[in-house]
Amino acid sequence: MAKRSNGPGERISEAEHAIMEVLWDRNPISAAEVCDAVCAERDWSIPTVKTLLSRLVQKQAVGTEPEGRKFLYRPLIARSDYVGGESRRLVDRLFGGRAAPLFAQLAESEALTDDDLSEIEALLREMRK
Amino acid sequence: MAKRSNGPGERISEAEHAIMEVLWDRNPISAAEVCDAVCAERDWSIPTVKTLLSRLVQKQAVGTEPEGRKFLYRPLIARSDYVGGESRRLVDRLFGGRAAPLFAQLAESEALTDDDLSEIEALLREMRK
DNA sequence: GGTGCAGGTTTACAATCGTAGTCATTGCGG
DNA sequence: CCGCAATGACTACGATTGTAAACCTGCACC
Repeated sequence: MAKRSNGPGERISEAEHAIMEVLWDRNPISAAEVCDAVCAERDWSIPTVKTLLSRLVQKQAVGTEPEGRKFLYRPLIARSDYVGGESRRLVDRLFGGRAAPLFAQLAESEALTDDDLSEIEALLREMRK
Repeated sequence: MAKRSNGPGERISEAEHAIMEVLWDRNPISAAEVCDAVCAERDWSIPTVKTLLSRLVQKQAVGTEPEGRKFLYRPLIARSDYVGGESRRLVDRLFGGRAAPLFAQLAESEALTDDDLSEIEALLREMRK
């Protein structure tokens, strides 16, 4: 199984992910609007955004619909799917698939705020019910 | 800031990470021994391992010491540093730096075993003390 | 009705990555 | 003492990524 030929398809790179975030936030939108949202922050030019968008379309992570003579883009994969997949990949790769060590790691590196702790406690209580 | 010129240096790729895991497990060891540990699983040849090792040396993630006429390799960065950095990167990139949503995500995608839950509960109690 | 702009498509190109072959050296076995 | 096997160094090469220019086309405005 060399190639995960599931629907969504191939992996989304980091730059592509930045585009996805914009689309998850608001869609469907045009390439220019995507650029408005990221070009400042990432210091990209329109051509760059267009390239990334076409690659995402190729990877079937983004769909297009014609609007007048241009395209509007919208995500074809849910953010939660992507985020879930990436999280799982990390946990698999670094923690042998166990989430507890990840948690311990975050705790140790002081990446957990008090708010985080409270929220997680709440979630735990919820799940235990 | 094109290049993060911190001590350890540039990023470690996924293939390189597999090598690091071997070295973290046992070190210092020779290239051949590294291959013994990963070549089967990843279906690599010795040249591949040697290439990855030299790249890691270049990146200053691995150090060498001569042993007779060959080299022994040992990691120069701690596994916990690497793992911590990668975890942080993921949390920053996907969850706005907050750990709680990551946790929620793992919970939702059922990546949490009962054991995980218990361990995390224990950790939480520990931290709250 | 020409011309420029908006927007998509194609091409480019350097860096990194995955994977591996070739070359040169050198110490060991015979 | 000499050839061989092990080993590090160098080279290779296609794929992906980041970043962007060049180009084509059609609509809108002068």
